Amino acid sequence: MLEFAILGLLQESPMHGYELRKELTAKLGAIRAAISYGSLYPTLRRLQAAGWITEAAETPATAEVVPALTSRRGRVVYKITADGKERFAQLIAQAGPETYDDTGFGVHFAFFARTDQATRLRILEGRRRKIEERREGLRDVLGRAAERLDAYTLELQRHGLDACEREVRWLEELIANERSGRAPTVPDTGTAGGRREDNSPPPPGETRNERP
Amino acid sequence: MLEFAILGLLQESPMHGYELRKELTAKLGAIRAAISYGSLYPTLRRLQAAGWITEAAETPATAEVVPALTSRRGRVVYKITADGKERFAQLIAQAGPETYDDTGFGVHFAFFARTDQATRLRILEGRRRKIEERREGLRDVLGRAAERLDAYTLELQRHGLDACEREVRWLEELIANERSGRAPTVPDTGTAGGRREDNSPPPPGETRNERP
DNA sequence: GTGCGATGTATCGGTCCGATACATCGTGGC
DNA sequence: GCCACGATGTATCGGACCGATACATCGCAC
Repeated sequence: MLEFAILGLLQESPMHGYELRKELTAKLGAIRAAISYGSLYPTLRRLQAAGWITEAAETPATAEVVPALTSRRGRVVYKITADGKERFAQLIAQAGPETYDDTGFGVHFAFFARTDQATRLRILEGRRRKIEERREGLRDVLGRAAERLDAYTLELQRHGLDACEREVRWLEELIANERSGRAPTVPDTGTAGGRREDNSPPPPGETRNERP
Repeated sequence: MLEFAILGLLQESPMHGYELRKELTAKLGAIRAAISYGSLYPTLRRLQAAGWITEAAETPATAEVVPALTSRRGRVVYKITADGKERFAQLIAQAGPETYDDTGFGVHFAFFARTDQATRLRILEGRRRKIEERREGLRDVLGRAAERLDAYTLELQRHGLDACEREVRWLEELIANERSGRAPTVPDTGTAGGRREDNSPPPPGETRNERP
């Protein structure tokens, strides 16, 4: 999961660890608190060993021209490689059952802008299926096994059931919208240079305040 | 977390691993899919090493009287010890910040029937605090950083924000109810024997269909 | 001038998951 | 009669991720 998220983020722009964590937290804030350095750094090393990312010199030209002024030391900037992009595409294409659990789905959804419509649809439907199953499980417990459980446990199940029903409706909406044709796939920034000084208006359509 | 859940469940009745997993899944179905044997068995061994649970012979008397009839073999039944109960009480009393994340809160909430009112209140308020913080974070992103993110990521944040607001309201209700005095604490079954043939009506008040 | 919060990199122990292996029991179809 | 299959049941292994911790620098406020 982390691997996927890192490759996805680095496709937008090269970053160092700290920055990566902040962006990750912003992008995934809805689904997980904040990823730990205890996972981040080892994963970065793993990705580097696999050749999917490389250490990029910290803007070496400018660093020599203006050495003292922005003399940040010790920062290690990572950028994605061609193999890394391939790997990312492959991870999207695979998108199996593990993609339907809470975290897996959230992370994949966060990168839907880089995912083709067919895969988006597949993931959304897989997720819906999974949530429907969870919903049925909760209904069963609330129906058949209710008298075996205490009031608090039941209340927890009710709240969970409510969340399931809500998410299914949300997914239905997204699926319907997806089928009706809207498809704001991002072309591709970064890798070649850029370094996020550019704030090119984040791609095309966007449709703010109109649920995608 | 697993440690806590196991000690809590074994307080209701002795169980073997498989049963434990099923009960755990039923009780925690709203918050986590199903716990893995890869965590369950090692944890059981850890708890046993610490002296908080013991292997109980599979109803040894009955097994010798009616040997062939219910000749289940290889089943290892665990029961909680006095130290284990103490440990459980201690884990409830500690109930620190780690109790306020999604899983931690869910598990503790599932055992609220065995938790004193003061601690229940403390946990509910801690959880509310945490969710409020997450909510503010999401509002910030949706407000200030919105134009940096694509439509899908924004939709994810909106959905997350909605879930936060909903949970805060839910917690408010629970807190108000808690303060107003309802307190269905479970007295204590199991440990002494019983083996779940008894279906003593699950404690007192219950108040079904009336949110606790 | 100095202390403190943000920035920044990194490791270690521990919890938990997913895949896998393997054995038994009861039941329904052939 | 038998046998396949799904439920019951115990168990391990590698890997992902977290939380605590350590340590160093930067910029600003007091």
